[in-house]
Amino acid sequence: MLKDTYCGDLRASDAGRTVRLAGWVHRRRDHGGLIFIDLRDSHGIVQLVFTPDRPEVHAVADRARVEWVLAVEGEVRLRAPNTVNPRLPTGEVEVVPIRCEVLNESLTPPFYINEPADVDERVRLTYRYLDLRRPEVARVIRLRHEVVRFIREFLYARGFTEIETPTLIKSTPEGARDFLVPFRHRPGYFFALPQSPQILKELLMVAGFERYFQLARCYRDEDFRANRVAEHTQLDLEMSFVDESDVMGLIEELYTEIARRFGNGRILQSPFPRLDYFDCMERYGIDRPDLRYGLEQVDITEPLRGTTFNVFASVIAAGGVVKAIRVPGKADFTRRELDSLTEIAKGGGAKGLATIAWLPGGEVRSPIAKFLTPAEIDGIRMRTEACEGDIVLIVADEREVAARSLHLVRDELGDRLGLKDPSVLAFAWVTGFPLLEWRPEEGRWDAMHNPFSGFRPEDEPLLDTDPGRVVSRQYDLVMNGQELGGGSIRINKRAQQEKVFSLMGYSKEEMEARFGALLRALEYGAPPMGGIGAGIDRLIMALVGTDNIRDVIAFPKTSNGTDPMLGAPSPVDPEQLRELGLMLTPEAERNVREAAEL
RNA sequence: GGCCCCGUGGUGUAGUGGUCUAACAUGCCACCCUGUCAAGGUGGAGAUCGGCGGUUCGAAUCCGCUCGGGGUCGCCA
Repeated sequence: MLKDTYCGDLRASDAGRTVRLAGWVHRRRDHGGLIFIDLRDSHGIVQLVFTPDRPEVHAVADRARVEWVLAVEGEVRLRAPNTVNPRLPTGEVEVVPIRCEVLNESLTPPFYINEPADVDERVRLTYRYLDLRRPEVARVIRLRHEVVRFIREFLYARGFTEIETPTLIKSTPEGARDFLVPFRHRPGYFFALPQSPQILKELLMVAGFERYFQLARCYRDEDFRANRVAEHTQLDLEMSFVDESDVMGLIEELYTEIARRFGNGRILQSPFPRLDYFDCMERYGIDRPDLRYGLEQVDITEPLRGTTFNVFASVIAAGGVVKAIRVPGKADFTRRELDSLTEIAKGGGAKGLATIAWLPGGEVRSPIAKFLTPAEIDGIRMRTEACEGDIVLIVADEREVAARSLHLVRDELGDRLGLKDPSVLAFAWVTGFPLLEWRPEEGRWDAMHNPFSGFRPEDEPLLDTDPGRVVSRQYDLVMNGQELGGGSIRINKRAQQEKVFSLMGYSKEEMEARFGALLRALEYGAPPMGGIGAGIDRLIMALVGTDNIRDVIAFPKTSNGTDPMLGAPSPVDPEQLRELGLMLTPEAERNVREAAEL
């Protein structure tokens, strides 16, 4: 080893020791004779002091520049009391080198490593290895390591077996688009990268492992978002002989402990509240509500039944609903503020946003008041429990549109009114989802979550008579408006699984071609089983309080799915294509040619 | 695929029709400087304003197209 001590570890108690350090020049302060160099390594920063009385050592410090790599041997000494730096953990000491060697020089970095600066993300990603040198960036990656390590130890201690599953599997056309990998030995055949190890983990239960987990890389070839990338990591686990409460209880214990150890916030409610899907949609208009604040949706259809106000009357007559959010103390929203909220509501499909404000003193201010009777207005006030000084925001539409629009309004109000307290972790479970949803354009049912989710036993007859009313044994873990994970108790009988597939429009032949392995396995004593897949990236995001998923990934891709550092993806050699039995379309050819010319 | 925002020395920004021969901060280079820790001081180099085309007597600035980045809707069982 070129070093025997980490820079960041030195403390007053090390005074007098002779240490060998190695690291990067973080900063250099040249006073002419006296030169200070802050030397940084993976543990932190310590100050080196160079004086002219060792000319050959001083000369090295004189040449050295930011990000050069130095090896140093020297004595740790206490700083004079007036030169202690309380902002550094090592600030009570400094190292006086008796030897200093340049291990490598460095170009001037393209951006600051020694201070937090808001640098263009593309530049950061192109030089990600430099970006990761910045302590605040590296901190997140290290935290991720600690969390993952804790998860592993937590599950090992509870008898889980960690098992890897293949990343080259079979493509299935459901759900997200697959990433495909051509198979050279049989041109025309493709592997797919897994969207999750779902089927494989069920097969591990059939195999008798009883408790499995894996930190699984999952791939989806869809468009990206601030919290969504092509490849993400999932805590994937599955247990045999369990019901919902076993899985939820285990995950709740795990996440509570993670939040306690690694989070910088407090858990709002423990045990995590469990919301029924329909109730949740009714109150929040979304199946992943942010429970850090109220502003719940209230159905005010009833007091308006029989109204002569045509906007509401026609919606009610068509079977729609009128829903409202009461915003306490915001009767003074300006016209401009209300206009922008209206635009947000329209983004959810609403035709507009009606408002009624009760001013201090009792006066009602509302563009629609003249179309409503005093009794109707009073009915709205009672339903929403509005008081003087409050405003009520109203959407009338089909149930889904009204719910979605008011969800968007509520979300915006949460931001605008500063209700999203970053120090609060509002976990919740959402359960009671419908098993299936109707796809009118395709004339078939589709699984709301995944086609392997089980359903309440008492609902089995409904599969024949009224499939839309079958309630699944799915559970979603949500926190602060984000979905952190989801799982279910699975179907473990072939006949039930086939029934669900047939409702989804599959023939026996298609079932066999796509899911033959699973169906067959279910006939060989598949145990009752259930599990969960929980997004690790989003968990870390929540713990560090970022809304950018790239912050928690060491080498992330840009939002268009490319890697500017490696230059991936890239065209490949024509010979490689030939081997794989692939040909480019003319458009693809042109694409490659044009890129080559740039 | 649609929509919104952004693109000016290495980095971050200012400049929204002529006063821009492009400003500021920081970084970089040189010199001075022995207690700093975002060290300080003096001087210097560095951008034809993402690209192409158009409008105009005149474009960083206006228009069109395009490339790149960020966000979002669709999509994401």
